[in-house]
Amino acid sequence: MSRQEQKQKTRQSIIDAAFQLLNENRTLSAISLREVAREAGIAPTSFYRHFKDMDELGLTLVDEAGLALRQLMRQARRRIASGGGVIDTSVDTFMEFITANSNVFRLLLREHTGTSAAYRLAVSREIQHFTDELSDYIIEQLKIPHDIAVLQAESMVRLVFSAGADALEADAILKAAISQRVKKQLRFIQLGSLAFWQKLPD
Amino acid sequence: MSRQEQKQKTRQSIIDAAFQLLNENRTLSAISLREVAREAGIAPTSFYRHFKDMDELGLTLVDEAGLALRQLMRQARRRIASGGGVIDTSVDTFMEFITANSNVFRLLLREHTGTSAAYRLAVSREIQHFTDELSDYIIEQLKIPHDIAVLQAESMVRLVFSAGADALEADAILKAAISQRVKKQLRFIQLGSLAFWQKLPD
DNA sequence: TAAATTAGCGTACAGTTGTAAGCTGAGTTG
DNA sequence: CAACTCAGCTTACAACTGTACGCTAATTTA
Repeated sequence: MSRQEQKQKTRQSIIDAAFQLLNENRTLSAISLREVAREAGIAPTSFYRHFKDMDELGLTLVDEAGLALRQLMRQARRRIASGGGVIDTSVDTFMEFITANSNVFRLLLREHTGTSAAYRLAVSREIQHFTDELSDYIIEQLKIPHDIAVLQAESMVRLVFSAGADALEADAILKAAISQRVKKQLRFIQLGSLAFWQKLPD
Repeated sequence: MSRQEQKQKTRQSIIDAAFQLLNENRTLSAISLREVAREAGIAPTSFYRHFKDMDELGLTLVDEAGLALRQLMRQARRRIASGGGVIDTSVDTFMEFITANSNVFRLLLREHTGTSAAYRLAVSREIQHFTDELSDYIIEQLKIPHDIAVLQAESMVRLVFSAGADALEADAILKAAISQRVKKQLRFIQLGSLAFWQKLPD
């Protein structure tokens, strides 16, 4: 195995170790360099060959999580294009995501309100992407004026993320109930923004 | 000063110290017993005369925060009763609250998605109170059926808390913008649930 | 007033932390 | 093949952690 390959592999095992530790009830700021090293099977000081800091590792994890989110969006769009209601499909896709990648979503959720301003900003940026894409979609599909669409998209994303937080630790049955509830709530918003627009035509 | 009075006073200064430390960017789980003791001006071991644990202190703080939230609700109701739009008044009151008691709201926000299941549950319970009271109000004032009112209330609270998170670190100008935005979004929901109900009359 | 209670303190200890310093051995390069 | 690079290791240290133990002094109780 080449030197670079080996290094890349170790780096990945550090990242995996960190996600593993996040799986139990921990924050990024609450896991220590030594723990990560232990979990990754390397000496504590070897950590520095890959990351300057725990902070640098943390930002890497947030980036990876953001990547996963964007893949999620792409998947949702694909599914919608091939038939199915927008709201139903989006919520189902989202719920599947947080079930299959619970530690990724947990990371985003925790660090969104977490201790480090840098992490908070990074997560906010990822969520903003999400909102932007949704509002583009709404403008295009529903022909709703830009400013209203933006408000609609933002509130929808907020609701879905908030519901996702509740769903994160729930079993399948509770998750289904949460899905159903949030779908209805999203319809309120859709109906409402439509009514708002029609009452005040531009 | 009586012994009990003195003890109560020290206990309060421990609580104050903890809130003080939360003011900087810390989680409950990230502040140490010794730090709290230092900030409170007592010896580390004296802490145990008042709390079994840092966990016990943490739950106390969450309880205090919940108390403050309930006072907030009462204040909002009073203001609404004495005239003013429900949505405008509620949002304004909420924003004033998180401005004046930013560390209290920060605590709730962080521990809601935080590390400790006990804290998460405690915060969720407080938010549930909030939602329940709002849905009672909606049922009573707007004559909307119970199940729809519950969904409406839940989504409104979620939106307001989520907007509050963004407002927490914002300056006055940004805060005003966030307020205005969330007010419009709440109107979407109100209009939408009304439309939903009228489309499907019971 | 004598005895009992107890809030707060000082000392102590074992465990964990981040990271500095320097070594080794294997892959890379000329 | 010889020189170089560098991922990972071991050792070391000072800082900090939670908490056990026992003392003191002041209030409370009998």
